[in-house]
Amino acid sequence: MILKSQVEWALHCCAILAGLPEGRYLSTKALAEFHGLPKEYLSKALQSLSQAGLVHTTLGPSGGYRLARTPAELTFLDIVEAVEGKARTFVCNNIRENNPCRPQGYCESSPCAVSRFMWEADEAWRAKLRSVRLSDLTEALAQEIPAELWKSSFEWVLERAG
Amino acid sequence: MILKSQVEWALHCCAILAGLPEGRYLSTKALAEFHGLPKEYLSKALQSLSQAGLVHTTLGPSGGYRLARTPAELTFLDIVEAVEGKARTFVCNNIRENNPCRPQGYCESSPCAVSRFMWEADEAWRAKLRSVRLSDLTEALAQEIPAELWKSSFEWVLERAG
DNA sequence: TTATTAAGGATATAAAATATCCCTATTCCA
DNA sequence: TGGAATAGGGATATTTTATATCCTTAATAA
Ligand code: SF4
Ligand code: SF4
Repeated sequence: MILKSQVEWALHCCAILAGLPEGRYLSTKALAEFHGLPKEYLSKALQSLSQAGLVHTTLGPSGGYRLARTPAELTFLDIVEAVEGKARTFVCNNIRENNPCRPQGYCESSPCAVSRFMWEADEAWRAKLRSVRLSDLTEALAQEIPAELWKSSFEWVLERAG
Repeated sequence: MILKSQVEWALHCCAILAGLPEGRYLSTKALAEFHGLPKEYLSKALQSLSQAGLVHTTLGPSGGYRLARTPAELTFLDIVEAVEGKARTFVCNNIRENNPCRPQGYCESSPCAVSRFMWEADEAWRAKLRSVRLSDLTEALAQEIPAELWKSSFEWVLERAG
């Protein structure tokens, strides 16, 4: 069970978009080039963000993406779920209904304890992701990335932002 | 990102094995029949449990599996990791090294903030799984499964246990 | 001796992730 | 006003993973 790489891409792209000045947009092309990613496929991840309402888009030259909310109002969970989906990571195949001792016509009313415990763990994962804001990420990155690289990256992006 | 169905199978099988009297073994065949699962493939999941040291096995007629520890000493995490592996669910592809502004020869020392936050969430998931013991599961199942079905299932298993 | 079992290697099939291609409508700009 | 650049989305191809089956071997109980 491994998250799609699009999750990482989306998080990095949002981190970049978080540094974009008000009202400006950054294209798929620029984001793909900056991260060294396949443009067409990254585009699918960005479309997921768009469909989830996390980013705004415009068309035409100088078009692209910008965040739909402030970085403090965007959580990791928003981004992860936009790309990976909201489905729980444990799916119940209801194998208990194959129990040969099960009475005819007997119908289980609710998910069994196995799924409940697994879903609690799933929820713990989501709760943690929900507690991390995009602004937390950008603050942490600003701390750990060398000031010069941080600055030149910002300039690189601004040159290409529409 | 969805857990393999073998995870559910392994949890249900362990729940059954937890009810087995001391010193007795239950075969793949019986476990597969009880849960309505493909015997050969379920066997792979049970082999994973065996390799992880969670169950003991014996060969020959009346051979099969029994728990290697008491249900109170076995956690959900033990079982999930035995089947699904211990690898983290977020893998870092180090795309930051594609940053065009990155100085030549510059080498990132440690994983960036993105992976750290994602790994914290992963750890929250594991911590929750670690906190649930197999005995918690059997207690919950004993509560929610009708007494009669619980009893007949136990008898069904005992008839086939070596 | 014979039947039965776990273990594990080899292989086949189905599903999901990854990736590319192409067409459309929109928008900017020369 | 026309051409270039953009997001969106459908179709398709490739690669990887999950699912499933088959077969051989060694151990064991009866
Ligand atoms: S997890 Fe529970 S509800 Fe889901 S299949 Fe297993 S027994 Fe049924
Ligand atoms: S998550 Fe961090 S360490 Fe991993 S690739 Fe992205 S930037 Fe690099």
